[in-house]
Amino acid sequence: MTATKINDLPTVYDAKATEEDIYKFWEEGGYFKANAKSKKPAYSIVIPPPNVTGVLHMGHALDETLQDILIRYHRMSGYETLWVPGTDHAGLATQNVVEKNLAKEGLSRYDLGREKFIEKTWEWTNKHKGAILDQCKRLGASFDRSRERFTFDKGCSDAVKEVFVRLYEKGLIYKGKYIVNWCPRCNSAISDVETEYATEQGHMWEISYALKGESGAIIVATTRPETMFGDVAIAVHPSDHKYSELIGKTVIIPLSGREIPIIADEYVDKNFGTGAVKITPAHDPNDFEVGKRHNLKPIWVIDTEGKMKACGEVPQQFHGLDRYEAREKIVGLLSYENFLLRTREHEHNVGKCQRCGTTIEPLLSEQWFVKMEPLAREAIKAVKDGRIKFIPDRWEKNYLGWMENIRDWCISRQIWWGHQIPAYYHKVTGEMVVAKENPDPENYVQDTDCLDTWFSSGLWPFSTMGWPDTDSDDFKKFYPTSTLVTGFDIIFFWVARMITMGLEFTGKAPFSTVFIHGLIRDEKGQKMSKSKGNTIDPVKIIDKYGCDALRFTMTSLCTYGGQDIKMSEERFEYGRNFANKIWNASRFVLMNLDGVDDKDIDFDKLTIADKWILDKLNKTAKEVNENIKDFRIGEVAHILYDFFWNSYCDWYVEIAKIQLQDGSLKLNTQRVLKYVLDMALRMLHPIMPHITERVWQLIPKTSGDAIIVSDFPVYSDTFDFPKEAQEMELVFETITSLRNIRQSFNISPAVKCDIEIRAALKEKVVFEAIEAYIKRLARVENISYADGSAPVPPKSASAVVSASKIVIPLADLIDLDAETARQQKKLDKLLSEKKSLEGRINNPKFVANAPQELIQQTKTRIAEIEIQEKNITDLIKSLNS
RNA sequence: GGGCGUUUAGCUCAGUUGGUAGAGCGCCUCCCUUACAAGGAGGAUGUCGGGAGUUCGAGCCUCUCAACGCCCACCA
Repeated sequence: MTATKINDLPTVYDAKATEEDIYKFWEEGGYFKANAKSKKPAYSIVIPPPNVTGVLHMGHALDETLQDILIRYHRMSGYETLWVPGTDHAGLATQNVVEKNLAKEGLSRYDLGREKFIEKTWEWTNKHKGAILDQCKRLGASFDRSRERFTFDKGCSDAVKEVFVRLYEKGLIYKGKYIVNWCPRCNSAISDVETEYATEQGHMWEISYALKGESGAIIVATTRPETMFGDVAIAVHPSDHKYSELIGKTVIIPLSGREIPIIADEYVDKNFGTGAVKITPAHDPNDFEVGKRHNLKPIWVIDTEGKMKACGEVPQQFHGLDRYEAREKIVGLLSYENFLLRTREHEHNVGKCQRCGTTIEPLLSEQWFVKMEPLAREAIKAVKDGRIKFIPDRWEKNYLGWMENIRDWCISRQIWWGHQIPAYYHKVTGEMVVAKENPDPENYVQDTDCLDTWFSSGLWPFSTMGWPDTDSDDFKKFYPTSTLVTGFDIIFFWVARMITMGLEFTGKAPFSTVFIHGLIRDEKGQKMSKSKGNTIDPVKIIDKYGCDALRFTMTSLCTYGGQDIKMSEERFEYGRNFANKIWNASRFVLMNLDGVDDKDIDFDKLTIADKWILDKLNKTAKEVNENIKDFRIGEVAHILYDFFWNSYCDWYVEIAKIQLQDGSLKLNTQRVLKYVLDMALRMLHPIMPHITERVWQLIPKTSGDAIIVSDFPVYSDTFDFPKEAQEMELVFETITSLRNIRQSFNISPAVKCDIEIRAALKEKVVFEAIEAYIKRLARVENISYADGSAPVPPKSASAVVSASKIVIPLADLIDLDAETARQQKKLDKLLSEKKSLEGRINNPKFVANAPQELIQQTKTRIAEIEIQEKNITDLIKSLNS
């Protein structure tokens, strides 16, 4: 970094002018590169690969920031860290984008043909692949770009084929005809988790099916009359007395004339609708099951585009009509011909395609599935036995609930962009071979379907590490990964699949912790989406407020419970103001470091204020480490904000101004100022990387070449000064009281006044020790003391002001009795806790049965209490002496 | 139908084993005190959703009611 004159630094932190240079400095310095041969313990994260079609949004910004914080923290804490970046080929999403572009030229993918289309899509992909990761650089992401991966690159493709073939050979992948969720717009099957349900106001039509050969009819309630031509039976409940005589009889489908039986099946709810259900196995999952039980052959009446089929069962006038248009016409005709008995308003849930919102058509078709139950067993165990931990743990229940009721995963998609299914069919015999490569391209053709995008992302933690080559350096060093950071919205899509696949193919859980954070919402709590126009562009925020401001604000809003975050632009002022505070406090310290050396702090020369700030810093380091390890990242932000602003800036720096003027204290004060700044910056670095690096480079005589690889501060008992820390709190209380009194008497801050403290003379000594601080920080010229035997008036208004002299009863400055009482109470509480802990530890039953860890904890706590006990006792003594 | 979450200061929200309620913003008063007005000093503000219980003591634990939100299931 270039040397900079401290006095030339701007008084307002200029994020824009800083961040790019700093990022370049890290990148060129190779600080992000992981070394697989390192002897240090490994800490690794794989990025949830954003879609190549994606544009960076607030959700990414949060997710990437949290990962970067963990990576940077561990990098500074002695780990060999690897953060793998990459993108997802996003099958359908990408295909849709490219198709849209083609449509502008008046072309469809069918005009190009499969091969050309894929070529085009690769072209598009290669052009856009880096974009979103480049945007992540603006976030300060310290990922190892040399290891960037793509879910459709050679390595991932090889892994996909390997996994598919192995699962097939194990009987865990099968092909079959089942009802799937079909999106008529995407023209593809989608999986259960890709189907979202929305409540819609619809109708329930009651239709009369006439009995064959006798008078009478059975009345059936349906929401989907257009499927009636696919009916293969009418079902009633076996114990339904209304219909018991009709079971086994035949009815005639209105408008079509086809004959179908009345059957009995437990599936029917006697109390819903009319108690009689039409059975359409080709277009309803429940009906499909009923049909199977009764050996009824399904009849397709709606095609893959959602149009009525031109088949014998469907009356000609409906052929080719869209399903909704057909519904309307059929209802009209039923009504006209008196088959329609009743129409009711009916609210029901309708499945929608997660990607395009089109209403799903349940369709019987031939698809590939993964048999999940055997895979889920281990995935459940891994979470139950603690190999994988969810943070917050309530997501564990959510995950287990889903896993325990797992259904087979439909993995085939009728699209072109994606991993083509490695199954090959003999051109003549149709014989199928599942293999990594085509056994004989002359005679075999590959299955035309592609795999669900999540199939390849499910392998991400190990496909990025070189698997199936389990001997690769990265795999050996960095797999399994450490933490997975993501939003709860993709637990089923992605997290669950990674866990099952990871366990099945590597025998290990792909990560030990799943850190789930909330979703970013707009200020009204609504989901951000482009169509609603309520998005906030993180890049714009970075331009305006700075990356560190964005990161700090977001981080501070993360709660341990992982609540969703309501976001509005003004909130980033919080982080920006803090960055500015860091900048200016640093500037002040740097400007006052002339003549400082690289020696350690001289403990013999520490003032009470020095000891207080060092004690506070030390405690802060302890809390920060604990909270990061517990994933209480928001708490870390708050602790650091409070320490830096309220302790370091508001009190210590102000006190240092006094000490710097004292020749005998100057050098050591400089050392303390420098040391505390240095350590504070290090602790802030994971959250606010740029500004901390920038300032750190300006600190004279620091060892090490960059804060990014400096050691993260840890607690050390050599910096414990509990007595001084307590006493200093009295100083603050005194000064605050004085300021309060001054203001209540309208004494201008410009006026320095004298004060006379009336108190018992024995307390004089307490104040004499801190006179310098009081004089400066409460703007006092002289302090004198008078005996407290003078009448003690009531609080606050009791100070007497005359000729800029304030006479104040001590009780107004600081209530020593109350302080004593407070400390006594604290002490009592500690003692009672100690008593109960000792009772526990002295109980032989407890010692025999409790886990070793708990016993150790109890002992440690008792020791802790004893130390505090001593401190408080000392303090009470000094208060009363 | 099942599960989860939320309800605390005007607003947005923290509050880790129960021990005298906190932050940021906003508001009021004063201040350009030579790091910072994106700042400094001082101040006001809450029967912690309602009710009941356990406890010496409950924002926190138990029960119950209410409102809002989310997830899963999917009765045609």
